[in-house]
Amino acid sequence: MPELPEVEVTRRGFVDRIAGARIEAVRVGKPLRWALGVDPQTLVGRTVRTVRRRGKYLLVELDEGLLLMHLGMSGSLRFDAVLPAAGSHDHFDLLTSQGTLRLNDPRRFGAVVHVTDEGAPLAVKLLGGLGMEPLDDGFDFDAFHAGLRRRKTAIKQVLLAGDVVVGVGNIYASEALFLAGIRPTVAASRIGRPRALRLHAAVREILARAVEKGGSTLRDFSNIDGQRGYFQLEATVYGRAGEPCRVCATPIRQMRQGQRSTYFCPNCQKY
DNA sequence: AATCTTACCTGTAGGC
DNA sequence: TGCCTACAGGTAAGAT
Repeated sequence: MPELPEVEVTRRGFVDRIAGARIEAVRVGKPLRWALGVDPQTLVGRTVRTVRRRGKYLLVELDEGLLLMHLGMSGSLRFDAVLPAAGSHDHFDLLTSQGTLRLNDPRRFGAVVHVTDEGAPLAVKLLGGLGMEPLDDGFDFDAFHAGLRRRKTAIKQVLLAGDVVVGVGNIYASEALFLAGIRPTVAASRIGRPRALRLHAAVREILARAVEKGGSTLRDFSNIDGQRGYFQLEATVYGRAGEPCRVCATPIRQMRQGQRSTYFCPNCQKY
């Protein structure tokens, strides 16, 4: 569910409030995608230094070790001085001197994993293959274009794969391709420099705009304070099958690519 | 190596 | 408090 903007907005919502906090207790609920990897008790007494983001992962840096958190398809985080009693989908609570960080995740595709450092085998397995950060200065165009060139798969699926550029999920992949005027089915390797330049800029713009707006139109996403219906950005094509294109009024088309829905305008995205 | 498919799990919407 | 199917923001693991 959460793509890069939702994860980043979540991070910004609690990083300053949790920094410096001492972990007082840990509560785990049902199993998530992976086990925590340590006895929860061993986290007690640790201090939270800061929270960083890599792709769709949040890295909660402790004075010793770090927690990798992923929200999967349906996860959301809350942070508050006091939270209500844990519900059936609350699967991880980090109780600290400054408040409780809670992961709610109905589908449990998310995860909280402890590693000693980013070089640990599990951290490398999860983070090692990730592509460039689209909102960083390091999002180099030539590296981006070179990444596309070596993939014969449809461009939509290359964006989703996350090994060239991270953070673009199913919604923003359709949105970015619309903004760049590129047909989602085009082989990535066949995208020339002019179109690659447009796509590079479109990915940045779509994600940056969503972060500014506080995320996308996710129907059941809650922000760090537990409020729903918080995200404002209107989708241009995603979820709008049959509705008129906002640019040319041609009906938006929906298709399946690798078991995922793709939306595009057949007139604005001809190639 | 690249690519495609499967699997994980729960909730919801729509058709019957 | 109906039942069945399809689909939903992600991504690792297995198969080809």
